[in-house]
Amino acid sequence: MKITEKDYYIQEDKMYVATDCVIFGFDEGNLKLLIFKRRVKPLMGTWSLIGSFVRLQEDVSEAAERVLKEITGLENVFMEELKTYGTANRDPGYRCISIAQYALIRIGEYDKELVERHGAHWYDIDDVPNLVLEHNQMVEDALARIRRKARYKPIGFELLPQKFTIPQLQRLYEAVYQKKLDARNFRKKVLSLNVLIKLDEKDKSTSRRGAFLYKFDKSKYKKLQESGFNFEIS
Amino acid sequence: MKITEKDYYIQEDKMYVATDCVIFGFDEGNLKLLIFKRRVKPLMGTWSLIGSFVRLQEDVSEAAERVLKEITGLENVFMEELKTYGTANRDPGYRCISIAQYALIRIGEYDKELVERHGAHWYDIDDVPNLVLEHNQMVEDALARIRRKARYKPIGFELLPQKFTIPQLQRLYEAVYQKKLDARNFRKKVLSLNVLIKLDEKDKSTSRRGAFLYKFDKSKYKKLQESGFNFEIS
DNA sequence: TAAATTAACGTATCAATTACATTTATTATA
DNA sequence: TATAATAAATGTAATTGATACGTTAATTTA
Repeated sequence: MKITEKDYYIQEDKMYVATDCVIFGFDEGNLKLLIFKRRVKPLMGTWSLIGSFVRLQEDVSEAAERVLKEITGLENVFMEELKTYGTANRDPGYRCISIAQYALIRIGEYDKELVERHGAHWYDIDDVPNLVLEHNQMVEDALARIRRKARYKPIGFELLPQKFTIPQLQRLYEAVYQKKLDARNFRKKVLSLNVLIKLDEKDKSTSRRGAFLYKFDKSKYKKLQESGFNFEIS
Repeated sequence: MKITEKDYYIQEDKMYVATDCVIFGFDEGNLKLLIFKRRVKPLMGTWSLIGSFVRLQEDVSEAAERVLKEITGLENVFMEELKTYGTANRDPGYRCISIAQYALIRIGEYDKELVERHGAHWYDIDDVPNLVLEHNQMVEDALARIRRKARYKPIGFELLPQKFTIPQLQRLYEAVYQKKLDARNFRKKVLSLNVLIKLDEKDKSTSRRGAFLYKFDKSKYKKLQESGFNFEIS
């Protein structure tokens, strides 16, 4: 028998463990967040990060992957633990801690039909409505995390399509850091990392001239990740 | 009535939440770890990080602070969440996730009598015995974390006594990074951060000449933390 | 007063970051 | 078919920060 959220019946003397996922996408120069309506009482129907209780027989990370797949159809996306929200009184009615995760997904690849069916929506990161419990704080914390992380890991690659242009990558970094970057220095820095492969194709959607598409070299990228490089940009 | 660990009786259909703390100290040039003997079944008596179940009515962070105080007598020490260890089968017999923390303490300040009474011991970080469950992994992960963190936060200050010398601080960084550093460049870099206050006292325990003691400027330090500086050392 | 010991200091070289302006490829339209 | 419009692509000089390296200074003990 498949267990669904509705099968949980809340006992006051139990500790519940949930996971909530801050799902980031990037589209048209803007960083976006996917949210849906809370499926459990109390506060059912309020805007909420995409989350679920962790079942007794599954790993915490599996719970996060399960719910991400359920809502977006996506598997094997970049997802990492953010931190635990564990104050005693955070969820009214029963004791529940939440282990927040954040995911970076390619916004072109999710299952639109599924997302719609679950009433989930993408919001510009600057227009996120009030969320249930401390979920807005989770979003803040996740943003701070990716800002820091972008300094030593090339986060861009999880959020962009497989083929992308350097100006596109720059706009992503500009969205993350909320500031304009110098195109010449940005290009120089990115290329100096030596993880991009220039393709013989151009993307002409944003200019007459067109910008060359790049993909990135997964094996070099992995090595770079392990060695912990420095990608500070001003 | 005070609840103790013994009062928990384990039910198979419950989710348990524990917290385990990787407690680092620094003494005589060596990074050290505090561990004790596990107090719950199964595997009671095995070497273990210092931890406890999280009680229904307390925050996760409070549980960590409670157990740290119980064993060392210390309060208000630097403690931060490491990450959650949440696989379904990690603890034999029942479902329990653990939210690991790490703490940096001044090794001169803990309550020796208390530590002894609880059968806790300091081990050199290179001589840590086999620990219960995946606790050795937690130690590895915590070490990796402080190594990374030391690049943008001056972790030294949590581990050294209030008054310390620059060579002492250097030995701490050498212990964390497991490599020799250049004394001139280290001093230059540390002083350039502008968070040290030179005192009119010397520590003569390690040389005839004696080294000047420093304390550090808490308000400048705080500002520095917020701005997220760069403290890479080669 | 000589010997021993660690602390303290400065500089020149190299590498990385920053600031900044022009030309190029292409398409649409006059 | 020539021209206008647009974003992409490129280079260099100046500045800043990181690295490598050897000598002198302060103090205690013998």
